[in-house]
Amino acid sequence: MLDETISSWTRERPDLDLDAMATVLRLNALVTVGSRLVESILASHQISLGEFDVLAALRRNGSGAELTPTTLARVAMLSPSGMTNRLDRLVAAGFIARRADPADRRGFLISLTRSGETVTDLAVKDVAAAESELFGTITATERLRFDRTLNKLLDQLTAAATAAETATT
Amino acid sequence: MLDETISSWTRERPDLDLDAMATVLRLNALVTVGSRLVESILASHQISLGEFDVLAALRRNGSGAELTPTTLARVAMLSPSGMTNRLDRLVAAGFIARRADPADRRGFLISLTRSGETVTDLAVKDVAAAESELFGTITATERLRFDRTLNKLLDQLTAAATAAETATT
DNA sequence: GGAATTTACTTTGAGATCAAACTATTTGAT
DNA sequence: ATCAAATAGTTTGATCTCAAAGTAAATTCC
Repeated sequence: MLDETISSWTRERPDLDLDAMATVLRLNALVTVGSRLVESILASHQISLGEFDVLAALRRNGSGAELTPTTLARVAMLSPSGMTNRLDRLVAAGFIARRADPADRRGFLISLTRSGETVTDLAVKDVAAAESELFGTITATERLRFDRTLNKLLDQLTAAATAAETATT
Repeated sequence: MLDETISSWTRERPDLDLDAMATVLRLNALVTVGSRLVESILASHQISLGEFDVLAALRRNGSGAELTPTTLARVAMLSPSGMTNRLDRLVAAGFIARRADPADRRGFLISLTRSGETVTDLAVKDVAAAESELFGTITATERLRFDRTLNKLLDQLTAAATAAETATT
């Protein structure tokens, strides 16, 4: 279906350079389908992808780590208000605890509860296994090259995004 | 920030194979940031990314092409109800026309209006240019290799998704 | 040390999406 | 021919998200 999309564009707009667009279409499709797979894995642990993002950010900072909502929002690339909602849900589910920051009365500190840590550990194991399997067919060298290109594109894009940001401000 | 995420996971869960997860994190970040850039380009034409998906699907099928809402939903990877909404918005904006299918009284046929075609042509030109620039720093060979890996992963993932689908059904 | 600014987070209001239920029509089976 | 099943699209209700406004506390600047 992707190939058909690309050949249609080439037919209709032969004046444009569409090679990059073809790659971007593939990237988008891969991430969309991949996210659905991860979501289905997480659903078996009764959590959503967004909730997992938060739990994972807490978990990988070490057992007992405490992070502020602001930090979590930045890491999850989510708006502050969106984070408030996610945290509310995770508190209701019993996976995280919110306590007042003793050093700053405006702020809060978020940490995993025991059951939050358990569910995160189980979920991350399943997700990592599924992703490893996905990459099982390509060689280590190929994956390394792929990563390197990915990094270049990310750098380039971050520079472009920063420039756009500055122009607006 | 990505590197920090990956090294944290490696520290916390040395028992897991996390190479694939690192690559997936990069993929997600790239697509998220890239989508934002494309959205900002489309915003200058007063359309959203989702709306552009629909306009583009119509445009690349040739001037005057007519597609059904069901086909468009499949191409845009959107639910039928979501497509109903998008089409409503695009009709209101004057970019598409909805007419009864003469051959099937349940259905409709969607086509671009003159102004819809114009805005699509302008937008796709800008988007393609921005994407070409993004890939400007990598060589043709590198892009080709990147595409090939992307295709492998897509095939693998489609197979996995189909398997999961079948298991549920 | 007091006003202005910034920072932290939440609340509110609006937009987009999905799953499920619903209406209308077509297709298929007997 | 008729009835059952499948298909096309919409409506409804719930969820998630964001931007903007709001509240409260900390910081900066004179």
